[in-house]
Amino acid sequence: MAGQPLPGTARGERRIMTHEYDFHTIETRWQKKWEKEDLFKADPNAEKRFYCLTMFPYPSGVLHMGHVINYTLGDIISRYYLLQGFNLLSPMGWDSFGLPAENAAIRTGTHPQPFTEQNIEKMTAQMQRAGWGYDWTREIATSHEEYYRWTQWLFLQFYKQDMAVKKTAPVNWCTPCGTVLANEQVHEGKCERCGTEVEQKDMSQWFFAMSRYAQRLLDGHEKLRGHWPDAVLAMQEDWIGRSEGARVDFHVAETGKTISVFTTRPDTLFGVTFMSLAPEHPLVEKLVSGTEHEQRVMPVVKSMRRQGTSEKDIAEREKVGVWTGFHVTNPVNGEKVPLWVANFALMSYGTGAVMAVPAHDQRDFEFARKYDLPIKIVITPNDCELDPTTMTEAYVDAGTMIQSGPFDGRNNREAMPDIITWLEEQSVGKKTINYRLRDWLISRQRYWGAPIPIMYCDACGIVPVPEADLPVRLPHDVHFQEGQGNPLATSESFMNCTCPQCGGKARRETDTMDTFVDSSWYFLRYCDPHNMEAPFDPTVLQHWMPVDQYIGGIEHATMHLIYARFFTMVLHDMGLLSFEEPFKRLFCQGMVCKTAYFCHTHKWLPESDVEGQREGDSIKDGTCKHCGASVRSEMTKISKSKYNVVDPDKMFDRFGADTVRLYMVSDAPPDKMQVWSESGIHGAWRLLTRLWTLVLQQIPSLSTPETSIPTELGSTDVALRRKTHQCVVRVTEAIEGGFQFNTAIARCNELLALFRSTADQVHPTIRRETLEFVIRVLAPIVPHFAEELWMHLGHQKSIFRCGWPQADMNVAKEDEVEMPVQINGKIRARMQFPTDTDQATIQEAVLDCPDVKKWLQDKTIRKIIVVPNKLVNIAIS
RNA sequence: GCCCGGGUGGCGGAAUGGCAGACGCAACGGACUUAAAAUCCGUUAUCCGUAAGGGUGUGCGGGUUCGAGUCCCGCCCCGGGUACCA
Repeated sequence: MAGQPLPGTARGERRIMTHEYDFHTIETRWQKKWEKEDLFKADPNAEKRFYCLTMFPYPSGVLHMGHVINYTLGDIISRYYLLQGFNLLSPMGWDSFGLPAENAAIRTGTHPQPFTEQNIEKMTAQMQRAGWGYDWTREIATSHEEYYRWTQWLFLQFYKQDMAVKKTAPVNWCTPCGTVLANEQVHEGKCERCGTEVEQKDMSQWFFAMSRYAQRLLDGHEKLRGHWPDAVLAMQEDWIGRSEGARVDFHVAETGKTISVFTTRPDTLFGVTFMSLAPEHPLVEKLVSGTEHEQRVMPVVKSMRRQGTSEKDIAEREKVGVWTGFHVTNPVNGEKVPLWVANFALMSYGTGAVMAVPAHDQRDFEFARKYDLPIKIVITPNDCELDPTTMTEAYVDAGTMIQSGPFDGRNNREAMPDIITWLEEQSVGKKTINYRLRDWLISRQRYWGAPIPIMYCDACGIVPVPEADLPVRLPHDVHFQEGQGNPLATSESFMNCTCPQCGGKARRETDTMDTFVDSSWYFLRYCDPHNMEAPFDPTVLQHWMPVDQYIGGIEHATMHLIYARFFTMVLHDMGLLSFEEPFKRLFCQGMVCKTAYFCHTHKWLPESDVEGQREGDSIKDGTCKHCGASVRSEMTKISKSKYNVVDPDKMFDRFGADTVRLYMVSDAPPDKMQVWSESGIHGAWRLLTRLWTLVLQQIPSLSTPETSIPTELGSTDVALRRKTHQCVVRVTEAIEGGFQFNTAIARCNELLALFRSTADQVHPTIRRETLEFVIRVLAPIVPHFAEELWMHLGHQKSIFRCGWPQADMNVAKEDEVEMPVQINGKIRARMQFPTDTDQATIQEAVLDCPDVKKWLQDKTIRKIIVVPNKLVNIAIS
């Protein structure tokens, strides 16, 4: 059987067959045909609908392998439901605001708009050639006026509901650049662009009051459980971070000022030996300024405030503190304890103040030992005595309360509710549920985002832009230069405006919105993308929403997926939506990773700049091409910034879209992390070319289409049919269940192997059935290939209009099973039994088998375990 | 640090608590070819053994069970997220 050379190999151009697998012609032809037939055009009136959504990309200009896996999975699901007779909504669009375009603008002086449009154009072409089917009439881009006008409108609705509020929050500030830095732009406390030490600066900014929805978001998990990955729900639960405890009011001993703390351990209140405030706590400066302590305290506090704002930074840096010179009075026992400022106290969590109980909290214990602060034991274990001078770690388990006033002698866990009641009776505290989830800071001091539609009038204060005046357009008379801060502030035409309330002079808000706001409602706009009167028509949404299947990367587990859920809930509460959860089912693909290289001097390097011995898909112990220093290699998510991207275009050129699509799902389960390697693609190519050749060779000797299968069949016929129907069952399960395409394809390979070895003894109707079933189950994965062969097999209609093949479970059933016989867990024999033979019959036959008897001589049988259709285990002594 | 994943042959991986390594890649041997590529057939966890056969083996250390890659406890390593990358 003549096959085809691997494309791109030495003489790959040689033409061997008349009907060669010319993927280029085939793929172009079918893509045109699908477009002409409107295969992916969503019908808003049809009954049985399916909304398949994949996360829209940021238009970087080039698709990367993460997109390829994401959109291939989406396309497989889309086409599968199309085959199942559903009316499909499969849209695509662009998350086109964001930092990279702005950075490019600052670097090159070009405006982000044309830059973004060009990128969209390039990526659209790449998507089309991949064969992904979308309803392009619904395409949206978040940076287009027609879209961001409604993002602004939605902001105004939030504002009206008091869900958009202004608060002060610290940002990473770089003085020379005159700009706010993202956490990822800060490396080791320094600005990645100019190397200057980054400062924390307080800024007045806009927030969405998301913390009010903490409990609702948590409650929503009940609906999602079973349909979303458990890992995502677990991460969101931790992110929301509900904890039950009490608010307790302390007072500054010297001034009487109240400082409240939140604690989950009110049972340890009698053991408080000091209190800590967050460095950003407004009280710190108020207390010490003008006192003898100011000189000593403020420099330390300022240095704390200079440190990074990211949670990772805070958690990992050394815990340090300084005494303010003041004390607080413990309301439960009147004790005066010192008030400190500590860098582990977070302004954004609880009240920004924490009580410290070193005896019963590990972090407090370490801090107390470091600064020689007292340790007071108030819970004692029942089996030993604790000694504050010698103990080496905090005692955090349950025990009996001591030195705790009215609670002495009680078990601390059991006493907890009574302690809280007692605090409430004394009016010094209150039962409280605290959440880690913070309000959503949406202000960005950047140009390339949706302007926040707010004005500031000297007379009227904060004034929302009237809805009729939307959109607030991004101006073009701006300067993109380093050291300019937000380019929006350089536009005179933008900044100066008239107050709609008093007609006086006003200034515009120059902050734009976080791009997560844009992506929190895009799935709604897809349903009604051309609506000029509203962001969407609720009756149209009624038809399509919620999304039936959402597919995207696991890296969005918390942020995007929580923001989108929150947004949907708020819109629901405003009466704009009838549902609270936007995504019924979620699938998260693993990240595509590849080795990246880092040189201390030259930062991230492309592989071509690394010299050294190639080992598999990476370079071991390489050196930098520019300076010869040894480079650090890291297996990490592919990203442009780390120069470890793979360009899918080259692969489409060489192998065609179908081979690439097949390869993407044929080797590994898509929810696991994937290490990028091209070495396996040969297998996908071979499956297609071999199947191609096989089908074309078989066609002349097959029955005509629709010929019924004879009732009398030989054993080879039966065996092939059985395998064929099993294959359909497996592929169906793979798609409906866990996206396990790799095992589905393995079953196709097995089926084809059996076909090859037995075809010449098999009836022409069975051969046709097998080949047609294989092509039809592979169609969602390799659509162009399947269409072409389907046509060759004598069918006129598109394969995607012919439905999903139906497996006959009676045909698929095995009638005999081989069962291993174990003796003490080791396999000593194998026996054949008809399927579903009962235990007694199996046991009798096994004990009668000579291979088994051999091992049982002179031994006592302790137990016989018979698992029908599986195995037999005999325990002997 | 915290939360979530993962660790199985040379490689990607398969396995409702029930035969570890399906399927594929790579490698090796053979067929075809003047030759190479492609294609086809076969071998391929590892150790002992000529063989028949037997032992060991799913990151490490314990445990539960007739039976553990799978469940439980304690570690190690790798990846993701950690609120201004998207």
